Amino acid sequence: MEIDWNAIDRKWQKKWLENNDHETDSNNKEKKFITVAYPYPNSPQHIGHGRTYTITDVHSRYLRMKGFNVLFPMGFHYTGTPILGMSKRVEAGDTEIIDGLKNIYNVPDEAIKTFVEPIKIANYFHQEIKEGMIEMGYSIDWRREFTTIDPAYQKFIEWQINTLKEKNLIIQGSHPVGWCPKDQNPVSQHDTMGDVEPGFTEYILIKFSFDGYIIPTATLRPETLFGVTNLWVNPKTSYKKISVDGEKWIVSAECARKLEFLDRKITYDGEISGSELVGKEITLPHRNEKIPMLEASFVESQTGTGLVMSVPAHAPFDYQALVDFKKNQPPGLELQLIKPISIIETEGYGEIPAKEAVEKLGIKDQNDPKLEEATEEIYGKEFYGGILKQNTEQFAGKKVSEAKDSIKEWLAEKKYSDILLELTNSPVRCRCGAECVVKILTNQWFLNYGDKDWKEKATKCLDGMSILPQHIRPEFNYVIGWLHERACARQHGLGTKLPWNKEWIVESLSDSVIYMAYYIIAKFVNAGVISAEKLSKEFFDYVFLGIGSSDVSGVPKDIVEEIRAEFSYFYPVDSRHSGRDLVPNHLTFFVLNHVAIFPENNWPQQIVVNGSVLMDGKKMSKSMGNIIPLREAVRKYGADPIRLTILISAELLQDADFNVEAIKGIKNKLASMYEDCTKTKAEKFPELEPEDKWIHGILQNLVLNAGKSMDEIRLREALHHILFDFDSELQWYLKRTKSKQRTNISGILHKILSYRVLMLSPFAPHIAEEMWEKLGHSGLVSQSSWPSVSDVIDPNAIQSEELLKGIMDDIANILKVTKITPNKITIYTADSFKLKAYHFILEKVMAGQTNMGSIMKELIANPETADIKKNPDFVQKTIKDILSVPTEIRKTKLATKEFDEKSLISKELISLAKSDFGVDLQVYSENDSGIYDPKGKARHARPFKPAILIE
RNA sequence: GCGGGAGUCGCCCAGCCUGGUCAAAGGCGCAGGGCUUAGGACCCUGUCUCUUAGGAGUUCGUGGGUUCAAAUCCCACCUCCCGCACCA
Repeated sequence: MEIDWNAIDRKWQKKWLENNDHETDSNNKEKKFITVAYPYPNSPQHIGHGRTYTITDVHSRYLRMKGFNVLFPMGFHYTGTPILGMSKRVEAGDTEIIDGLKNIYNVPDEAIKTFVEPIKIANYFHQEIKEGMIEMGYSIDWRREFTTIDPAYQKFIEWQINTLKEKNLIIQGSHPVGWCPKDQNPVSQHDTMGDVEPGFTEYILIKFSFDGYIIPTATLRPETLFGVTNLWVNPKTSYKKISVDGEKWIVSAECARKLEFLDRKITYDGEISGSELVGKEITLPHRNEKIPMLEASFVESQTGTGLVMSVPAHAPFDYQALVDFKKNQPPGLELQLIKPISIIETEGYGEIPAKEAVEKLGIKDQNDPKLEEATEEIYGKEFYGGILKQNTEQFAGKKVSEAKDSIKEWLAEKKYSDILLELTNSPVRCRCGAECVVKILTNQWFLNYGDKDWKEKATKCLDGMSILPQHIRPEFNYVIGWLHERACARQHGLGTKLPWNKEWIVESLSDSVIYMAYYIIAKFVNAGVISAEKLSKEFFDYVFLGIGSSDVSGVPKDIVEEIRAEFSYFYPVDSRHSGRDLVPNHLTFFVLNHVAIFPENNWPQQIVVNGSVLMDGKKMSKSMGNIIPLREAVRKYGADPIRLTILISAELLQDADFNVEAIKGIKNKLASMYEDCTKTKAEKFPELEPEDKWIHGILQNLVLNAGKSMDEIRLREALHHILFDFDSELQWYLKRTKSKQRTNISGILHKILSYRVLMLSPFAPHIAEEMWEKLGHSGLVSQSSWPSVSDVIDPNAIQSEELLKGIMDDIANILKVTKITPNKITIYTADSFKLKAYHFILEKVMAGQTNMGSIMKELIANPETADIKKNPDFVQKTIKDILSVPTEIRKTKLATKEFDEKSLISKELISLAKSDFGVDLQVYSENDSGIYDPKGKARHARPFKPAILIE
């Protein structure tokens, strides 16, 4: 059947709109406040974004059907720098970005022209995204929409940030960042050429003294100071004499420049060439001992300070340089006597690990690239497995991994060392072309996420929350653990200014943490009830925290009370949805900021995290050209098929795979269900036959299982229940009724179908409405109740059908193996003493007793079942039978002692056998007189496993 | 390195917490049949190996262990994925 998906989408979206179906105000019903991370409008939404929002929508729709008053609002996050960067690139005529906008996102030329203004980009994609959300059928209350640069929102953020500052959770300090010296701006991944993240490490500078100067050398292994034998100098480098905060240093020119950005006061006093330094002696910082400076070509002026401290026993570079050096020296000279000093004992290595590594890898000279590998090996092994030797003074006997920090502290305390921050992946170039550096930003504002009390409170909140899926929970705990000060303001981009320092703008991950509360305000602002300038500290304090009174200047008291009431009704947030990439930042900040600002009764209740979407098994990316904008997909396939395809391919946290085949499958499934709806009429129920009772039981189970899955947002599983799991059961039912030539089941089928449509409706809201209408129901399915389980499931009905199915399977099996064409089938049911034995064994098994020998003994001891000894195989097989049956069914079997197999089979199985195998079937109990049993099969009969003879 | 997660019958992916419903669901693919002018869609049957009586054998990353019983619990190992910050 051809279905015009787009027409159906529009039809029902219009109906919902006419009914104001998704507008939610406070009322006397129980509420659920469902939120999802709002989008950043720098591109249209693609299928991947669609997943998070679709899950949230399904969640909201489900809860509505469960009878809750559900609020599902949406806002738009304009704050941030990427839009600014985009705008700059468009202005510069960057073809890469312009082509992308045109070809992937189909943005018209006229619109692109306006993109030189950042706000135009945000506005354009804002509308684009919103349209897409409407077209996807999201049940959003649009009256509460806002952007983060609305004046009223900015008032809200000012209040938030002021409140945090009052609580001393915002502090000032310095912080290293990747920095473009030309733009005078921090750089992050999307500001650099090739999108590289500027990474940096902290080197320890060990300060050696020389002739009134300090010669610092950079190292990542301060503990090796005890094994220093000399310094390495590159004779070809011209070094600078500089003064650093009053101290006189000798370093390379590159190093001097790096120091300038690290908030050090530098003046240049002169130069000294490397060759001049070679051969001179310097003094160790920690004891009065002199070592020489020697020449080495591997020393690079751009790395560290341009001078290297040599630890030949433990650093392969140093070891090899020493070997090279000695080759060029006349024998017998004093310098030939320099010997590596071993200071670390490591299992698997001897006195001089560096030597072993160098020799193992066959390294030829100090310019051999394999030295990197050797260094990595030794560093790793010594760090994790090494123990410091006696010659390391107070640190002797400690593990390297443990001693390192205390050595660092000791060096700093004694002023033997300093710090140098350096890019690890240099050169990093800014998009403007300039080479980036590490800069220490001073006077930076931080949220003090390192605060112990704050962490404790957040952990408490988290412990009380539902986190779905559960196994992501440890990740939240981990993040709270390692979080420390986090910059909360930057100098560029759209956003709200810091109230106390207007040069700074509140950073985008800090102005998006408690905005769910603002949805309450937004409705009143949008309706013109209250305006931005009236939103004072007193107002927010009262509305959100209940502090002060409703006497707020400029706002009528009853309005303030109304807003406060609505806030009190909807808060706390019942569920927050987002993609998993926001776990280590937004979602955790969301918890932290809530516990900082709101009282415990308004702490969030739940977080639901989902994975991303792949296209044909591959990651979506611009370069692959496999990004499908959501709206394009909706036009092509319809909203519901997309919603289902995204949801059905993976459980919450897994990556979902989106592909055309999958959509096709879903479309077909929905189409055939739709067709059924057009054909099935509501009729009166007949008197219920066994299979009717059975299918009702199955339906109850379906509702139960689907509901359980929905409650845990296991949407994939729920969809499977609703769409597929029921099919094989329904098939059996149809087979049964058909073989009995029944014509009175339409009413039952109609009920089943109605239930399935109800449960489908949160997932595929449009087609479900259409199906609902076709089934002849009045009203909207989206406003109906989720089906409830009321009927008691008849255990006898379940058992009967299981038995019939089992026999049919057995017959089919025998026919398959023997390949005979049946003429006549005879069934033999077990004798009553076997049933008694069966129940005895069942009880034993249920009590955990499965030992064959003791069961046997007890059976023989009982005269009622003593006959069992003629047939010892029976016990063995029966135990197996029982174990291969679900615990649920075991219980029902235990509950129903009387079960007349023979009459059931003769009533119900004959017609089935006739229609399936085309033969007549006769039934005997194994002890019947006049039994027809030419092959002696009857004695093999077991309860629920009758013997079969096929001729 | 730290932290989190995963390895299942051609593919995707359930099951594992709470051992026996497990030769292991479902979807896709493939094979046969039905329907159809044909194709598509849809429906049925089959899809580890062996088997002329409903059975048996070998499987759930690898190797051990616990148990009457292990995909499921314990230990060790191998492989893969993700996050580690000033960025939405």
